[in-house]
Amino acid sequence: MDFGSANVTERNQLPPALAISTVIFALRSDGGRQALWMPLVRRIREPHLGKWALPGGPLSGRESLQDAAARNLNETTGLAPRYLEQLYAFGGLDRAATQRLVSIVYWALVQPGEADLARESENVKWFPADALPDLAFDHNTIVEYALWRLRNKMEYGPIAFSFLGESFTLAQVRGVYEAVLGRELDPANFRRHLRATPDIVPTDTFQQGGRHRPPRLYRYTGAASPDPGFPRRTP
Amino acid sequence: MDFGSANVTERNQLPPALAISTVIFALRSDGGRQALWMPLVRRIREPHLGKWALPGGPLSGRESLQDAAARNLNETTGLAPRYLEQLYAFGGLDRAATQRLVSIVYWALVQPGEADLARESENVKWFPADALPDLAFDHNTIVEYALWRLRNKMEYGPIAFSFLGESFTLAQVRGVYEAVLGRELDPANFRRHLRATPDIVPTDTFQQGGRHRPPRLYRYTGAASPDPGFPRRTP
DNA sequence: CCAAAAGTGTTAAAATTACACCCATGC
DNA sequence: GCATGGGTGTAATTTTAACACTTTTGG
Repeated sequence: MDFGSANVTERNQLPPALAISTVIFALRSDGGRQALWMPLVRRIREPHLGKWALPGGPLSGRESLQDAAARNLNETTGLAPRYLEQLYAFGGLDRAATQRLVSIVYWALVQPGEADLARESENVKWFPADALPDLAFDHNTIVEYALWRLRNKMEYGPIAFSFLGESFTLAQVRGVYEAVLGRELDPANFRRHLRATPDIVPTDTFQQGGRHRPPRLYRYTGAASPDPGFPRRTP
Repeated sequence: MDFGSANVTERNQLPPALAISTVIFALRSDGGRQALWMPLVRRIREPHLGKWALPGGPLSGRESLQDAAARNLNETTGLAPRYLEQLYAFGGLDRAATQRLVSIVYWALVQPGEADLARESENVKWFPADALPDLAFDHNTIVEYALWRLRNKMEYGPIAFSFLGESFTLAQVRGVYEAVLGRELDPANFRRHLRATPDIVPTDTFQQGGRHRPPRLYRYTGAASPDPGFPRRTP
């Protein structure tokens, strides 16, 4: 179907189109300091042809919302998300010029593994989250909101571990917080905080190869639960 | 259109239907103690004919999501919501037997004014939130989630005032907290907490007619903002 | 030895909690 | 007066924050 030529009257009578998009965050060490990066895809059709946009697509009839988001994310980054949660349903009347469009947006945290950042192409590219270009549709607004949620949730939820691998040093965790929140944290107090969390358990191994005293490695044993895992059954 | 006879194959090829529903909360003094109540509507067609359900309906092409929720709420309770925020988009595959259904659910707080609770009918009835009947679809799960969000947000957001009128006593605010959180709070400490909030300003008037010392009335001057009002532009 | 991060100790300030007590009103 | 909720005072406890200091490694 091509709605491109629908006039306003016709458009108002069409049922709203339903799409799933995902805001994907990863941490990348940007020469010493860590920073948030996200992959975007280039639009290959009108509207907004050529602009960068959030990965997404129409909702197929055979997938749950979350499954659709996860598949989309995998197709874009080649990664399985460590964390995936619904962000918001955007449904303003003027989001797309040609058709009434409702987008259910998810946000995801992935760990920067080996092949991931390499999987760039003409139409998939990673950008620093604080210096995005002018995106298609209302995607700049959506990313802002996702950033707000990420920072917010970082302050109380066990989210930082989703950026990291199986084992990690406490300083790495602190690095995640500092990168996301954009401010420095006292190493001593931060350490005590983490040590008081039952879900963070010390291992017997230490990270070797650093140029200073080898830090102990830890593991996170809790669930990477979105919310208190709440919308349990149906969504 | 009637999808009632669609078989599974046909169903999977239909585009998902999109509906808006709203979880509406009000506080009702239940003989001394206050308690949460919510209005439900009786289903007048299959599926789930006769069961109670959240008020809602299909998304028309000419309304924003929030407008649709507000209209729906008004049609049900006759009230304008003091607080209205998106709750979640539910899109599990098996939510409705006949058709793939995606519901964008809002939650609302209304103040129990004059005509509201009177507006009951054969098909609209108020229930105590902690003793709901078996609802249609997955609506029991949705209400549970809404209750969780309400209690959660009550602990940090300025939400309680949306249950109350223009001016109120500090004890009334405490009553809201106690009813929603389900536990008693120290009057002295609670009072100090509120007094330290700049948005709560004392008035010159006192509530008369009580059988004890007349308490001072206060006013809330802040915005009843969902989140930090964030999804600003588009949704 | 020196630099630098890992890790421990200590103390002041601030927020939370518990509870004793006085005040003002209707009956 | 007296019962009752409005309103104030205060001290113990816990949490947060700031920063000095010791330990262990690589060079």
